[in-house]
Amino acid sequence: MDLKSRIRRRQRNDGSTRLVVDYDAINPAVHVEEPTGRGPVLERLLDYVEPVFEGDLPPDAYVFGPSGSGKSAVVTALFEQLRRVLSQSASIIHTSTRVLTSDTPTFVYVDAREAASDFALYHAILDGIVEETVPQQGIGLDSIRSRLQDALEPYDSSVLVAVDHVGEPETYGLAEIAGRLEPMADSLGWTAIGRAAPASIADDVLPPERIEVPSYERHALVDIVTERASSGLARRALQHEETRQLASWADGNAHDALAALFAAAHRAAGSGRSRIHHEDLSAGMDGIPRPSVSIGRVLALSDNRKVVLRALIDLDEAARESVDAATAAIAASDGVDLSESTVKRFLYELAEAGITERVTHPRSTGEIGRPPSRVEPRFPTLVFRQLYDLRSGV
DNA sequence: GATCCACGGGAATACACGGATG
DNA sequence: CATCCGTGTATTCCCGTGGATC
Repeated sequence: MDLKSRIRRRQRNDGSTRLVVDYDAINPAVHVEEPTGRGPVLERLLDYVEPVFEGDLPPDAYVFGPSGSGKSAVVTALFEQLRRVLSQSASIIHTSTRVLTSDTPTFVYVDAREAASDFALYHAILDGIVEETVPQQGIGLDSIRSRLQDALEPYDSSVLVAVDHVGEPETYGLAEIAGRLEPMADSLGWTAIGRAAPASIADDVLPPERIEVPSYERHALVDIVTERASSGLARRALQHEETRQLASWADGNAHDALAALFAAAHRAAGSGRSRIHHEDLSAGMDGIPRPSVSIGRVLALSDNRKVVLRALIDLDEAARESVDAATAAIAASDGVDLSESTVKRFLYELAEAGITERVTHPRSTGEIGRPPSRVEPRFPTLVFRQLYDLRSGV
């Protein structure tokens, strides 16, 4: 455990034996500075970025691997470190009109979930390059694009952009990213990160370099869970046997493992226990749909969509029996200030994106018209509820 | 005044089914 | 028997409006 976590643990521990010391430490959407068990992948990525140490850009690349395999963990850690290490060798002043010469590229990490329009994408990149703040509204797409181009103009300085979570239902795919970044400048290179295997992607949009991030081995997952539990939970909160069981259940998916751990810990804490019992773990695992939409995707949704989801998961069975009923109940909930038609549109959109699922009712004889459908969450609801409530201070 | 984008609302379309039609 | 039609819902699609920001 690093010093920061130790201090945090002491700081938050007010003397009582709190089971959950730091929710962030067991939050599947939060990544640690030093990823566990991804040595070979890190080496592979370092080989790939090697040219930057000579001041050149590597070729564009596509990093891919299944859900929960640590793609985001490893790329965020790598870009963060590169940015930190390489920027101190040349203290440069970036402005949109002038970039003082530097030997090494600038590194920018962009989450496609937060860059879902052309404007937002260019904005995110520009914001990562220049010192000054970039307006988010009031200026047109053309003007933000040309400002970015200006910033990239001096070809002696270059930028490597990581675009994470490419190809999700609500984010740009590889082709769209390529189409938008390719024409910008020679001094801009990109590394896209996504789930889809290259075989399922058209050849002409695949960048020259492909890097695979395979699923975690079971023992690696055990290490990850152990480490996260040790920095986020009270001592000996999770037995080794339970850890093994969890890792084995998660089947290589670190997101699911941590989500279940989170849910189990929260349940145990709610019952006033000082450690996670077997039944807590079982309940935690049962609460994670498989496959599960990652909690990060849910948390990245717009505020009002989260408001709707937050209300949705508190509805009783009856109210979720149809989109109509759910709409009415949600629109009438405390804290929801949206019209019924907007709530309904959101419910359909969320289902379309796979965040919830619509299950059409079995036909009941005598009923007239098209049968309604039940609304079921496909994400870790307990984790969402807790993180949402923590952040909104409920 | 310009711009982006979330809301809201309504029109168009899809689906399910029983009954009529060819 | 296969198809079409009418009725009633469910779902999708689309676009104008307005808040917030520059």
